[in-house]
Amino acid sequence: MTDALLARPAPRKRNAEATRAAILEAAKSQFALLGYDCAVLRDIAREAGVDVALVKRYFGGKEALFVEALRASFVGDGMRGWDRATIAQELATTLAGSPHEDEARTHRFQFLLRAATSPTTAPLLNVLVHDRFMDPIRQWLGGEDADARARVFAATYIGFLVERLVRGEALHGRERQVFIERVTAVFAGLMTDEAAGA
Amino acid sequence: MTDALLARPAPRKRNAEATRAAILEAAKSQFALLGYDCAVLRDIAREAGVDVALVKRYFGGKEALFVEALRASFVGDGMRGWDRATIAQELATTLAGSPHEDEARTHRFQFLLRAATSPTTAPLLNVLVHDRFMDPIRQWLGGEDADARARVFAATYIGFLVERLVRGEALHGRERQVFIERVTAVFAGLMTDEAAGA
DNA sequence: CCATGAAGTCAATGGGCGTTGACATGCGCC
DNA sequence: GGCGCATGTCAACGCCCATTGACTTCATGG
Repeated sequence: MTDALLARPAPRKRNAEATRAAILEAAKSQFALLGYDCAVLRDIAREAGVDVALVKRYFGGKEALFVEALRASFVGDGMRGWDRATIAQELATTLAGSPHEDEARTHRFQFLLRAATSPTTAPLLNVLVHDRFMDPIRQWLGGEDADARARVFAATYIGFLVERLVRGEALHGRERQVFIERVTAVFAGLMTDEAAGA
Repeated sequence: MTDALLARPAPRKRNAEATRAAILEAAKSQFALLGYDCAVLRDIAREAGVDVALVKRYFGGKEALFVEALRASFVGDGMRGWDRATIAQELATTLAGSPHEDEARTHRFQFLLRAATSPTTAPLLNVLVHDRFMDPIRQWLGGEDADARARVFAATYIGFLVERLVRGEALHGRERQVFIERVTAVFAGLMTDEAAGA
């Protein structure tokens, strides 16, 4: 028989840093996709091309890994480049699409959403939500009563994320168009600090 | 020794209907609180005062029980009595409060939310979301492009529910006031079928 | 009063998953 | 070159949970 049958599946280079990073990356992905409870260490390890035991060596356990992945998912590249003039429509267009496009930007927020709605992980979030989510939004919005407006803005955004998650696919035709118009209007309205004409 | 020690914990009356109902009630409660993945049949059974095996007898399994609990959680008492003139502010005021007030109404939505954000159960939702949630909103909204507007309305509403859930407590003072103003404005804007001035 | 079946109980099974510790192996330092 | 630590691999263990089937007990109709 050929030694192909005997060959191990690539003996993996010895590189602690790279391994650790690979695990973390896979964890971010799986946790965002499945949430804490449904994500499985074995799958995370496989996605990272690593043995499960290494998760313990490098992170200590599932929960510790989750916390680290959570923190790492909220590096503050947040809304730095958001342009006031166009962002409302950009967001609206993105939200009209399918959850499978735009993985990069959505990923972090989906992570947050999953974490927030699982009873296991929700307690871990309160601090982080403020520091990495609410606060940036608040600062970006600026103006009067930024706290309250940030709450409304964030809530609205989360709502649209959930809607898109449930919808599962992109909108089309006139429905898409109207959806985008309306969502744009909502965001735009929340960006100004003038009291809305209720 | 007294025979209190020998007494079984109330031999349970034989009543199929009542048992079934008790299980269903406990299921609704647990699933809403914990979500599908974290809820445990043993706990549901205990809360219902019933043996686990009966869950299988009456419902077939965990997933089937979940589906039934889901359907039962969406009795259509929905937005029947909503008054166009005041509902926006009513909703906003409720949403500014704590999730612990208004348990009755919140419960169903929490169930929906948990179900929507768990990858296990999300697929089961699409139909139901349309029939019991989107459709009523769509009909209630009426007017042009009701589909798209219903999506936006529903998404927004869900977003505020999540925000309130994460927040955990009522808002106070000026923040509360501004929050209510803004949310009212958002809802009011979504109720009209004139294209918003974006 | 007994046979029959429904309602309820109990113990066991099997699979999945996080965790663990023992073992192998490559890398750098003396 | 060879020792020793760091890195990686492997094979369990133990727990939790849904599911299952066999057993017990109650109620009803003949």
